[in-house]
Amino acid sequence: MPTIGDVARHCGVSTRTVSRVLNDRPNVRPDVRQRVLQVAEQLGYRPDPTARALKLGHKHIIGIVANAVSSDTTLRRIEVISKLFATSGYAVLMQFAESPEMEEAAIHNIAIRCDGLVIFSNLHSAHSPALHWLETQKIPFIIVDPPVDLTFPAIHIDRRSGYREGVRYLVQKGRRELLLVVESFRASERIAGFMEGLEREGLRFRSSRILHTAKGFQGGADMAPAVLELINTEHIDGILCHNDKIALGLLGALQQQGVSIPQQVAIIGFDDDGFSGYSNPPLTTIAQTGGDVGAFIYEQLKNAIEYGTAIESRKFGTGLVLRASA
Amino acid sequence: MPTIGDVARHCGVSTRTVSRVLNDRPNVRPDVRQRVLQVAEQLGYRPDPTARALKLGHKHIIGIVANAVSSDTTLRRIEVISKLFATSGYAVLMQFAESPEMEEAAIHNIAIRCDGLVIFSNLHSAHSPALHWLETQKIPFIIVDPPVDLTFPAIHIDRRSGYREGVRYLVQKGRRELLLVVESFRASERIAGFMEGLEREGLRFRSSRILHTAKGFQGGADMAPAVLELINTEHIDGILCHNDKIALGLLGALQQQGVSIPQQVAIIGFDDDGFSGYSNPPLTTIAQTGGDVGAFIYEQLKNAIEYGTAIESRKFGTGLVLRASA
DNA sequence: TTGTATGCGTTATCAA
DNA sequence: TTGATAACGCATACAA
Repeated sequence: MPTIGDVARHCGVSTRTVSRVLNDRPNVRPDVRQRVLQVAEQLGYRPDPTARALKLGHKHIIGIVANAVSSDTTLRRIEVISKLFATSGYAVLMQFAESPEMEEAAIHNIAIRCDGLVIFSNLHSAHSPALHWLETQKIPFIIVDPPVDLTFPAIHIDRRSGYREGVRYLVQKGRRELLLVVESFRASERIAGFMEGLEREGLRFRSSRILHTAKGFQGGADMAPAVLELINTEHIDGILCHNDKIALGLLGALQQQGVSIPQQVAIIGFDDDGFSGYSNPPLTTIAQTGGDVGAFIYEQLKNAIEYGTAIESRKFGTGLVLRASA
Repeated sequence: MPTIGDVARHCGVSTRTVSRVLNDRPNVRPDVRQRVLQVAEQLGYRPDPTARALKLGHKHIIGIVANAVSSDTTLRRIEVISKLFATSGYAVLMQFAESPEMEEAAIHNIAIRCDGLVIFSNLHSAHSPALHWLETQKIPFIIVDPPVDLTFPAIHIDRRSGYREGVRYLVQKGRRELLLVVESFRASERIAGFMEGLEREGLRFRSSRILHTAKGFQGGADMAPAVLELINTEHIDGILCHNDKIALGLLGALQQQGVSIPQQVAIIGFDDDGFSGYSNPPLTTIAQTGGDVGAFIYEQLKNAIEYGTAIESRKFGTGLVLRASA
């Protein structure tokens, strides 16, 4: 790898002059500028970003810390953020963390190598040492969809209103015996929305109407026997699921048991996964609304880094995507 | 951010001594070591990776360049690779490229900031300037699933044998009128496998038996009318699809037209997406076999970086995952 | 056992 | 218009 010194030597000028040319500074004779450019090109010279970063203090790198098994949504958001920042010359430095401890470590590890970070946090109590440290270091950061409410700059997804609306829609459709099927993690907002919805519709809540399931398609499928039991005993006619994977797993398993969807039981998912519009029947689902999360992050973080503006939190809404399953 | 000099000053020792302590070097009095450690801790000192990299010449960063709209598979592989490298203290620097030109630029941009590269390339003619440059710079790199055969170190997925086997399976099941539905990009291997399969089974190939479709679920769904036409005129009874998304889209649309799957027509996808086991009917599909691609990349690249070993290419196989759709 | 001084590849101050 | 030189934060050859 040739250095700026090599270019200078080949040109018979000083490194200072080469630096001026390469950074488009004035006060260089046109012919010299020309020659430097040509030699640099011919030598295949590329300024060393490491040395630049050391000198300049900024690295043109965005850090991303993401949690254990990332959802498709998270992965997609990372892709979007990465592409957006690429348009401004930033690369993205990424680390996945399998546990809260690793997440704290990853934040430190990534933070010192970048100008600002995006944190897809899974488990954080309201007070996190690493996050606090970031703040004292004045390193701009934003947290995406944290499971708990934080005072740090964050993006929140208002699941509660989505589930509330889901209940309302089902009731509107004449369903009265509603069931909520949730995973253990990130269930509280869903439950709150479910209960709020019930209350607003004047329906009584019973604890038997919340079922806890394992993750993913199989988690949903495994729930079928218990759900079937409730269909028979309590005449369940509407189900809200933790997400579309749970919903699809449950949907298929229920159908195999002879339950007709949506005639006998209506099913609603969450996330609007790619497959959801193409299942049989297509899945009615609750989806994030209010614009692109990635674009918001890009704007906020970029401005914070380049102009020192404060990062503002934002709550994104959710709403029903109507299809055939409910 | 405190520097090594700050720590030294606070301890009343030289930076050299601090450096020795921090890098676990011998020849430091235990009490001094103790004190340095304590002061460093208390000051919240963290060695600057940028300065370290500049001095040491290696950055402990793996670069990843990925193509335009990345598939779920690609995103997952990135996640796996990232986690694996994290266990060895490497972070991952990522850039997505929307076009071949951007890909070439991204390779340069990322390469100078990392110790080794993983390239999820979409479009590369057998000769790429950027790849060639990497080789002359002796920067270790590996290409994942390139659309064309390359002489560079690469991971290949043997789709051809998968589609060949798919044909064989369908014929075994008594199907004789086979159809291949492919996207325009990355179709050639699939077509080759399809034709090889036909030939081996002694079936005649007709060009009308290859349909070109748009991407994704909707691309598959949009194909239904054309497929239906062929079912009526040529009595198609088995379909191989470009991937599971195409398959699911087509499956649903066909069912809506009254076609029964698999009784009337068998359908096979590719990729074994998460949803494939839970569609109605569950999708028979062709999946990558032969171990984890991410783990292989990790081993090869890590050894290349740390021990200078040569990266070897590898071809991963594909095989049928039998479910109900065929 | 400890410290001084140098250099990694840049950028930028100051003097010429 | 140009160039010698310092500095960014760290690791290390060499000296003490």
